[in-house]
Amino acid sequence: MSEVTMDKIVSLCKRRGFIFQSSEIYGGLNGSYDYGPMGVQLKNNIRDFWWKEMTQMHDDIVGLDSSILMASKVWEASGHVGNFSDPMVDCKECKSRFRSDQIDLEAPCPVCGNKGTFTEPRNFNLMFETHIGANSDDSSVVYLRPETAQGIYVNFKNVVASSRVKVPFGIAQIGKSFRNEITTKNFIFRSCEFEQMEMQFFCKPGDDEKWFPYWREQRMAFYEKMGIRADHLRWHQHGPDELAFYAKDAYDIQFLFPMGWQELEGVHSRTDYDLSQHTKFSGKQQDYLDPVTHERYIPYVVETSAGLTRNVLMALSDAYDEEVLEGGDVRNVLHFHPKLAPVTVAVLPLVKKDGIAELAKELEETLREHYTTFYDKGGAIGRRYRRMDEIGTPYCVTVDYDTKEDQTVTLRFRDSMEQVRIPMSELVATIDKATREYKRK
RNA sequence: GCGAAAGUAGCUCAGUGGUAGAGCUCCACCUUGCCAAGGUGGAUGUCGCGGGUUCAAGUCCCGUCUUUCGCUCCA
Repeated sequence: MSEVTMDKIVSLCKRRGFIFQSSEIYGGLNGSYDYGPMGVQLKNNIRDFWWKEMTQMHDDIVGLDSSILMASKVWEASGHVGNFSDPMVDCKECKSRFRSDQIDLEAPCPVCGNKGTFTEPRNFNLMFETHIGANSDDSSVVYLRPETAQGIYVNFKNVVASSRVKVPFGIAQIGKSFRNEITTKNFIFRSCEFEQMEMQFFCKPGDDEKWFPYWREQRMAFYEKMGIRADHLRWHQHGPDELAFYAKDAYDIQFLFPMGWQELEGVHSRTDYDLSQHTKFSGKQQDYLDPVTHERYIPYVVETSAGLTRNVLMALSDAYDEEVLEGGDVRNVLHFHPKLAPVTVAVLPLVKKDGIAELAKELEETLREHYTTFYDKGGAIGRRYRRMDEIGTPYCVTVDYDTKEDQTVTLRFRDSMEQVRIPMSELVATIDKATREYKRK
């Protein structure tokens, strides 16, 4: 396999309708991207897979969808207003920028050596700010949420009161977050607007020692179920200097992206920091009364926080392949797990004449009920297979003259390019079985 | 935010002051009985955007936006 570069992925994403630069006809907007027909389907498939794994497959996790705009006090309580608003100074001489709390303002500039060239410290808020109401006075300032987690914490009491859940339990949420990043780079890896898939697991203080490793294991298993190659995944434990102020312990799942190992998901032990902060700032006790033991405590939290948009980039990077076939042909193929592929089944008439195309179209329409399908009658059959390979379609069904006689079709597999002849009536069962047993080569 | 390079058709790129180009892709028809690039015909551009110099700008100058690489940043 040849080297997978970000350029190749960006190019394929644009060519095949996965991801476009935002506002492209106006010259683009830095750090913003649009998901095209293939991209949105891939993203939704990953999202749905995560949601099913977390909520449907865990009876101790419930869902939530909180609003993007929240009371500004939430961000004071969470520490985002303080920590995201780092005062910065610029060197007027060499234009370098520093955090004012990390530099001696009386000393010479460490970059150019000039003295007395710093500007006054200025605030750079990493949260996007907007206003509610027509007049933009200070009292109406609101922020676009920089993480989805706080929406979960502030609803902790609501969920406990309304859902008959008992600690330990988790709340899962998928949604957009916004960060006014100084630098955006590496395609969709770091963007100003991104989607998170978060689960906050509430447990009794002390029990976090048990749940923290449990969720680490669960989360890594998730990526294996997604068909991601194990040697492209690894753990990174935060050292003492890397730990956030609220964290007791933190591990990241890293993926080997084209630009190197980078964080994909964080599994963090957050203690009772967040609920305590909200107790303090709201004046309302964010505690839990155990209905059996009558103990009252503020639960500890184990958080799993994954980037959905990073998952999309991972899925593309992991799947991308340029395969050299016998004879020197190069086949571009995306080896998505079948349950993530934007198109699951393509139906192709071998030829257009003699009613073959119509028969194929009919079959495609019956398959729609089960899968996302695609019908393509244009060009040579081999070319159509290659087009499907390039968007990662795992199964192609070809209709030919024999189909008219005996109701059999050819089922072609993306990864092996092997074909089997089966009755049309067994298509769904055969495809479902292949999906269940799918293993990434 | 700093420094450097780049931006021409959907993609990859050629075009160094004088009529906007190629290959691939795409569309139609033909061919094709299972793995791309066979035939015929066709479509596609305010040369990123704005200003300037010039008789004339894709080409030179300035600004701006975007992308890439390196810094910086990354709760």
